[in-house]
Amino acid sequence: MVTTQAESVLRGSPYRADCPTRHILDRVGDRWTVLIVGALWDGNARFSELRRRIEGVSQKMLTQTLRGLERDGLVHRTVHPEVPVRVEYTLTEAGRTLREPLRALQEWAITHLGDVSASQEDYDHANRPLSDSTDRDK
Amino acid sequence: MVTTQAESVLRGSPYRADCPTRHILDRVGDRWTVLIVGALWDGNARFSELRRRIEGVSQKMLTQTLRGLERDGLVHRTVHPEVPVRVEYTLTEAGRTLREPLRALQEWAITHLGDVSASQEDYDHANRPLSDSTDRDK
DNA sequence: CAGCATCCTACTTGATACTG
DNA sequence: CAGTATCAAGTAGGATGCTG
Repeated sequence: MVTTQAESVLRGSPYRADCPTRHILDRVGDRWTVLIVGALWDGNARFSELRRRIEGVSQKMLTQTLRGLERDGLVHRTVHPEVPVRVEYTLTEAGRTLREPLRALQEWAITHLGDVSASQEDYDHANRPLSDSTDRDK
Repeated sequence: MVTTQAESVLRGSPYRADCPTRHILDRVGDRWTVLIVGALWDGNARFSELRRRIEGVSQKMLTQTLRGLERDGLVHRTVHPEVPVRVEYTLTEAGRTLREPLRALQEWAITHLGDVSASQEDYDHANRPLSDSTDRDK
């Protein structure tokens, strides 16, 4: 704990277990975070709207992730006290700045999807799983 | 399973549960992946070297993540059959292209760390956890 | 509608022991 | 040194039922 935190924050510090950037990466790395930011890309959306847009997200995870994003100041939550409650979510200023790096990442993913899949097949083919000695293709 | 995969790969598809970009995001979002790529930033490293650089990673997780990265074609593994075996890891061409988006992300994290922490404190202060009515600061 | 609380499973991770 | 194998434990996440 004698490490120079101030300096360590600026460079390769995430290797230190206590580095706070890890928390950020955890949040960003979260599957739903990325998708939610994407779903709020161009404007606001209500809860049920997000739920519909993001296929496969459970109500629990959506709520949970949104709360986390709100806590981190990346998403703003507005409650309209109407008869059936209406809640709208928007990206905050900070949240909008996150779109860029995430977009870059997604773009990378799309670009390299093919290569990765191909590599995986090669790998799986080379390192035969647990099949018996007969060389049958799966 | 009647969805048009080909098309869905090209745009906002990650919202579809079956979209393969999710797998990529899972990999990228992985805590250790980011750190390993960072550790291999400028050159190669041996197993034990990585283990030392990346504080907090268990031998199992390191192996596992490296295997995953190798399978995805992002990291290359070279075994030197010397007396005490020596294994070196390097980023592949594809792996190197990943550095940029990851660097952007890390930069974002560093830049916004303060804001996020501040926001978290505000949030936690506003939404008092489960303390009793007395307003004692924890 | 939007969300909270509870239960319960399944995957992830760590610790430990052993090997080429 | 660089792993593999195994087991125990923690946690994320889904399903369900209830509420302002």
